[in-house]
Amino acid sequence: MAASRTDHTESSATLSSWETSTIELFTRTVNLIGLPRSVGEIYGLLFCASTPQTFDMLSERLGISRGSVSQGLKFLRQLGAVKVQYVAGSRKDHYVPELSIKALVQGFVRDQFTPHLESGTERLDAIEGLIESESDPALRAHATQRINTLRTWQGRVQKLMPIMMAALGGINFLNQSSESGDAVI
Amino acid sequence: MAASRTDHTESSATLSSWETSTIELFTRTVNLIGLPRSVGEIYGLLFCASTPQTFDMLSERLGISRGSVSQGLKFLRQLGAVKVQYVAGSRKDHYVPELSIKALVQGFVRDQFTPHLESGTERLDAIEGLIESESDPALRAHATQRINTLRTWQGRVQKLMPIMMAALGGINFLNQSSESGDAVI
DNA sequence: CGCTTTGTTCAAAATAACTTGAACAAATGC
DNA sequence: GCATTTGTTCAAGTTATTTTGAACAAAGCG
Repeated sequence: MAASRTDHTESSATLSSWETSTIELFTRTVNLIGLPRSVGEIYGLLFCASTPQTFDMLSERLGISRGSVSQGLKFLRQLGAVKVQYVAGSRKDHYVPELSIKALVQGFVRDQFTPHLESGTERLDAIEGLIESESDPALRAHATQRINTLRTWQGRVQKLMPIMMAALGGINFLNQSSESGDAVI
Repeated sequence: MAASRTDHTESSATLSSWETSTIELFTRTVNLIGLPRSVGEIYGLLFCASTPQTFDMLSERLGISRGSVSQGLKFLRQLGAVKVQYVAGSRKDHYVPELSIKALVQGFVRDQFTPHLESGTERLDAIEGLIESESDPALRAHATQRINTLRTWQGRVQKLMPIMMAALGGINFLNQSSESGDAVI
């Protein structure tokens, strides 16, 4: 059970100091965008790890419950932020991080923003209907004006998304990489 | 006290149906980006109103405490999302909404994101220092690689900001407007 | 099959965030 | 100056979110 192989550190129960600090950087960042701490911890640990990590490793090394790991991984998989890597000779799932920031942002936007943007269209139509029942013509005109402003905003934001993606990924036909780091876009 | 002037609706104590729905749209949106409901309500009401609103009107019409209004307005002013409009013959401050989405996003990014991006640089330097104490050369190389990835990400996001602003505002020299709605960029 | 390993679900507990309201400060008018 | 109006602050209460852990499924192995 304990002390498998040569026990060459990492993937054992402890976190090195740079891992701890990096994980904290991730928890801060995900908190900034409204995600729970545990999601940042899980992604952060996978990001630091040099080998795929199992469910148990995540729970033990981070010191968080199996429930949190399950929910966090579910969310991250859904986003496309972690992938399952099947490892020979092991029944357990092994997880690796997605390292392309473009993919990460894209997944986040797709899951967390786009649905709201789309439902917004219907909501604006509904509001426009409500404006009819305003009796004062001047106020009705004002209200219509405001709803048009909202439509303009919505259009702007929608046009923004592809531009953001393009800027994040470089031109990125066929995923040829460039730049430093792990050479991942 | 009650029934001043002709009481021509609006700015009295009640909210019309389109205002209620629009305010709800704002509360959902601000919640999405991690801001408290009350901030959405306040901005939403100002957005709907056809005249500048006072502190008291906000508290009364929205049915929220004076404390919330004070804190919410403080936040929105800081962001540049609301402006104080001095009204002749009144000691009270009157508030009007900023209608330029570019200004709104810019304020939000400036206050909520840029500080974190900047502190990130220092944090990455600190982590790079911690990596030195890793004894295994292979793991040290891996860690360095990962921090480089983070630096790349940070650079990408920083380059993104001006692009976003340009896309939101059109080219926008001298603030000439175009498009529909209240013709505000 | 029955047993073990692996992972999920969900209600309750713990934590974090927001709102309230009363006490406080600042500014105006008399 | 003093009373009134206007707005802020902050500790305590409320609400919302996150985490936990035990009960539950699912799948592989013998």
